[in-house]
Amino acid sequence: MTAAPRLSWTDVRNVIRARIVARDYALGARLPRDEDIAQELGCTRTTVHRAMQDLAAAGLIDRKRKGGTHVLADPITRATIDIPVTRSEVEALGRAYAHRMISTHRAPSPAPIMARFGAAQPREMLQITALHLADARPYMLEDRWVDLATCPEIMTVDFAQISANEWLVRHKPYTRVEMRFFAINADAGIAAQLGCNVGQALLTLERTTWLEAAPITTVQATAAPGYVLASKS
Amino acid sequence: MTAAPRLSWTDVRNVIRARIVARDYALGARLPRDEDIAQELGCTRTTVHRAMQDLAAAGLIDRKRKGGTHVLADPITRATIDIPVTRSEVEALGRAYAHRMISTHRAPSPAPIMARFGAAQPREMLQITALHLADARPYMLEDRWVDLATCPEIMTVDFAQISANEWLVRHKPYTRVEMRFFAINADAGIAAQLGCNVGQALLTLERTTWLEAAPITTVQATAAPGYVLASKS
DNA sequence: AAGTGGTCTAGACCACCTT
DNA sequence: AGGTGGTCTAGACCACTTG
Repeated sequence: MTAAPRLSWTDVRNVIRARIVARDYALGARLPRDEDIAQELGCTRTTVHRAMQDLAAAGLIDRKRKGGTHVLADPITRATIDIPVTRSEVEALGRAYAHRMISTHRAPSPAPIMARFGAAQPREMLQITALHLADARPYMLEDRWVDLATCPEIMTVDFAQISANEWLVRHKPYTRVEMRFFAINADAGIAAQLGCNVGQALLTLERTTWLEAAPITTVQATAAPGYVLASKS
Repeated sequence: MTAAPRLSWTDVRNVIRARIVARDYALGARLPRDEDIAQELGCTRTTVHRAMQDLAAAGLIDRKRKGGTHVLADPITRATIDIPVTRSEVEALGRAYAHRMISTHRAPSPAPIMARFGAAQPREMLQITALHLADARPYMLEDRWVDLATCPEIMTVDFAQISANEWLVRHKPYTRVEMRFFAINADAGIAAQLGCNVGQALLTLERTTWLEAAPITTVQATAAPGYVLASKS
């Protein structure tokens, strides 16, 4: 007889996932303890744990100490989206990148901007409007607010040399980010900047970042018509 | 002297992340080997590995055998989005859910649908159009195609009882999913169904699923005005 | 060819949560 | 109070990838 091949954690994950998919473990059902599965499959609990961790990250199961492991009763679809620096995104498309600063304006944050940060009081900020171009055509319009308390250096940046987007990503790492996606109709100002018709439906990405509790920047990036955001593999 | 507290992998992750954030490890720079970090911090390589795994999942570093661990030269923002069953989504908002089947139509898949699946040949499918309602008001409009070879049971489902969305999620698990998000202007048909003006900007979620290599379903879900898709914490 | 991350085992203890 | 997942250690071997 041949020796049983040793199971890798991906093997274990595939077995468990197959059982979930086949409804051998029903929606909402409780799975056996890691240790029992380990014994059944002939590996250690550590290996089962690693497999379960992956299934939990994928949103298939829910694990609780003492409560055990359950198949999610309400399955969800979980998608991961990568947003690169706009320059890289354009260049990855094989198009020539350029950017154009439109305006800067120093002011206390208005209420909608405060709301994005969850701030109770207005904060001194720099508003930056800029346009990203691909092959010299409008690609994305940025309306950005940068917190001057957290990021005073932004006042010294030459936006003719580098976009605020790229400068911030390179010099102001964040520890927390929130993103929102929605559709808007182009108003006259946006239409003029993006070179599209008024009323055109546009995808908007709103991104807000913090360094620990300190606000860094919030940006509303409105893409030119035809923009599609795709999930990672 | 007091004993040094034992480090958990989250501690290690926080230390490494702090160094990346502070640019102690520059963009693109190579980090020390796991084992050296383990020795420096006083834990085992396993613990460092677990921390690194988390940072890699977050999109901060890139790891390669022999190549070592590098800080990503082009930082990316990685967002995770959970899409529940529409019924759960509506109920989580504290609104009453209902759905209305609009039409079904059996036909070979047209070219755009084939393209979503990456199929070379047309396949026999069932097209289902349906409307999800929240508090009796239009919430989301679905244009769905279900592969009849993979999922013949769909013909027997009573869509007055359960939406195709919910039935599929409960009975047809998938192993692969692709999602795309974009904005469209409401045409006359969509505007009539969603009760909005023609030309209104609407967010559309396109979702395609497979069981291994076999196509299951693809859906274009167009949300009512005001819909916002938010990333998970 | 050799260095580095990836994984597995075996055992122990911890921490959270349900009962 | 006890059961379950979460984590750490220590050591070994493996597999990928680069030089």
